[in-house]
Amino acid sequence: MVTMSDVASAAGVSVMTVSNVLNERGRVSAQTRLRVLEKVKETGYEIDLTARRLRAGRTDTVALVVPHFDHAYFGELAARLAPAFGAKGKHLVVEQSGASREGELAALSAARLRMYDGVLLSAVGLSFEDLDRISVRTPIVLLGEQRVPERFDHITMANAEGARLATARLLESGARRIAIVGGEEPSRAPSMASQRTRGWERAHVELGADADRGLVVQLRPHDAPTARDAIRKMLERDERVDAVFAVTDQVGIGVVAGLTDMGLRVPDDLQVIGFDDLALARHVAGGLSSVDPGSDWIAAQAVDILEARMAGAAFAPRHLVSPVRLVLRGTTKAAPAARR
Amino acid sequence: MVTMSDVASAAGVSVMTVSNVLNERGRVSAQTRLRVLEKVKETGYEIDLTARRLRAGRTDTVALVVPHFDHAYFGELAARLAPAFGAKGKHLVVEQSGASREGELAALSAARLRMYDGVLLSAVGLSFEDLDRISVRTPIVLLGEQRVPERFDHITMANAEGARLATARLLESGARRIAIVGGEEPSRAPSMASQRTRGWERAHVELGADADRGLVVQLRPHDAPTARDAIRKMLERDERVDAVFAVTDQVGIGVVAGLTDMGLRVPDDLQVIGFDDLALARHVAGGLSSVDPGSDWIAAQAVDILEARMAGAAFAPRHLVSPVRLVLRGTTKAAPAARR
DNA sequence: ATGAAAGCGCTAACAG
DNA sequence: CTGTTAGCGCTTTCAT
Repeated sequence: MVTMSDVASAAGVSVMTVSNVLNERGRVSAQTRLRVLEKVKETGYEIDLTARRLRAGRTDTVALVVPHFDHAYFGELAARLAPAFGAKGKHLVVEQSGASREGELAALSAARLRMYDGVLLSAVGLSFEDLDRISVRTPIVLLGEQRVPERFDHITMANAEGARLATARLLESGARRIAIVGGEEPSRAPSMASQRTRGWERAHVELGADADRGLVVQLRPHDAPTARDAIRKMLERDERVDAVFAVTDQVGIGVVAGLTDMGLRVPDDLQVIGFDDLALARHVAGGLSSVDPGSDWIAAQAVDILEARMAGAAFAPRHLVSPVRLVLRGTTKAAPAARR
Repeated sequence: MVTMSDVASAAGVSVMTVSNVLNERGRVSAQTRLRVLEKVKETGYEIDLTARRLRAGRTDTVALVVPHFDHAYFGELAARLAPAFGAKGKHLVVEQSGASREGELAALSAARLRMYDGVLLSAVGLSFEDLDRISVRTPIVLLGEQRVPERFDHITMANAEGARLATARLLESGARRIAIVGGEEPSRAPSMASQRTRGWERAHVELGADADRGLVVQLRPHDAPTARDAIRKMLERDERVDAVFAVTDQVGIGVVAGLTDMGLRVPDDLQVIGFDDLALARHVAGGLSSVDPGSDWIAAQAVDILEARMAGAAFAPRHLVSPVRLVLRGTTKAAPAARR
């Protein structure tokens, strides 16, 4: 392997000069610079990032830690983040925590963290107390719905608001019994599911409708096959359900499949709205109506904050909530004339 | 920050003893071991992986380099790989190359490679010559369809065979004009698209049908929106098309959406088969028929090979082709009685 | 403008 | 069983 000192001797200079040339830290004559660069090319030298990291404490790499590699939402988020970090000279890598407390703690261990200049963590398994116990100097931006200690930067979606928007739309379009598939008792610790259930409930209250707890269909895991199965059981129990708010698009896709299995038509027999506005949503089920959680905004903010922290900026921890927006497609009916 | 020597002095031993305890390299009395571990816990010490890497040349981390973070196929592959590597004490991270030659070269630069004990690279932009120029000692397993130098371990899918299977099935079920959406002139350098087009062609030849080149619909990029648009244009040009082989499930989903846009029914008016057998395939479009590319097998082989290489095993480079299998669902018609 | 010395935190190799 | 020495490849600091 060719090291810096190989290049140095080839160029007849000291390693320091090579280092200075490569890091563009001025103080090098144009002539020397050229000679060094030439030798770099000649020898095929490439810097050892590990060594630099050890000495300079910098890796120019940031990590995004997601619950599962195969969650489309995070794939899309990562795809948005990568070029944004790239533009700032940072390299993005994605890790998987397995959605477990242990996995997330491991990702946040000092050992792992030290490999990165900054970390974006989508925490789902960690409690407030777990997070509070963490003390590292690697900048971390937390993503997700749970309650986090004040001192962390944190970006979340307007979960309840998105769910409220979707549910209100269904009620306004005439739906009376709206199942929430993937919902959860709102009393529990804040989670994606519980917050969206809260929004579902709130819409009912605001519009003077009855939010029947019997319409909350819990899901474990939150995936399409489980949802497909669950909606069938729900309808066998209560055939008056006339709309579904699915807590994610994945779930929504499963719901539509389940309804189709039963010979039901969407949106004529039942309307469906999902959440996440995945790229695929517009191409399935005649266009899955969904809540756009503002992923572009989230990615932009995350990069901004992390960049600033990595540059050493000191500012009060940011706690941001992304703007959400309802995107209506084929799985919902046209609004009734009386709507406005 | 607490280092190994902090722990050492706290425990009244040398750093070497601490190192030995942590690496379980025997030769430490149970008593000392306990004292050291106690101090480790007390101080909250965590090893600096960078330093270990620099000295020991090992990171216990492997990278999977994919074209794009938001390709569902790779998300699913990564999800399969992560636990398999985890079981062997390796940690998986995913990087994105941007599907470009430059991006892939950067991923394969010695600098990057040295951060990992091994690399799985899904190469799509690199030429044979590019690959041939690469010389590093980090074990690499190449994934994908292009031609690679003999000396690399390489796993590919039976692309042509999968396409042949799918196309033959369509022909047997009565289809006469089968468009291949996302196809490509088979004369070009081997690529996913060209190999699958070859299989499409072969099926026609074998069954005495005419593979009309006018039915090859090129796509750039290979995504659902593009496919949705392309199939519409194709049908406006040639309304006799009665089936579609989509080179990927993503494309297949776009095709189904496009057909639905035109008021056509699947599979009654046109049948559709995709490729990849994504987890979502069974839940969309009444069940998207697809070619299962043997991802489980691919993941298992990839882990095996890379593990062995990382352990220093010397064996002839492996060149493997995964077994494929047709999975028929709702977007294809039942086979005609006369089939066998 | 350039270089020498020191050391980041760890572990291989050996000595005791 | 434990410790000493040396050094991985780089950058910080300070001297020239």
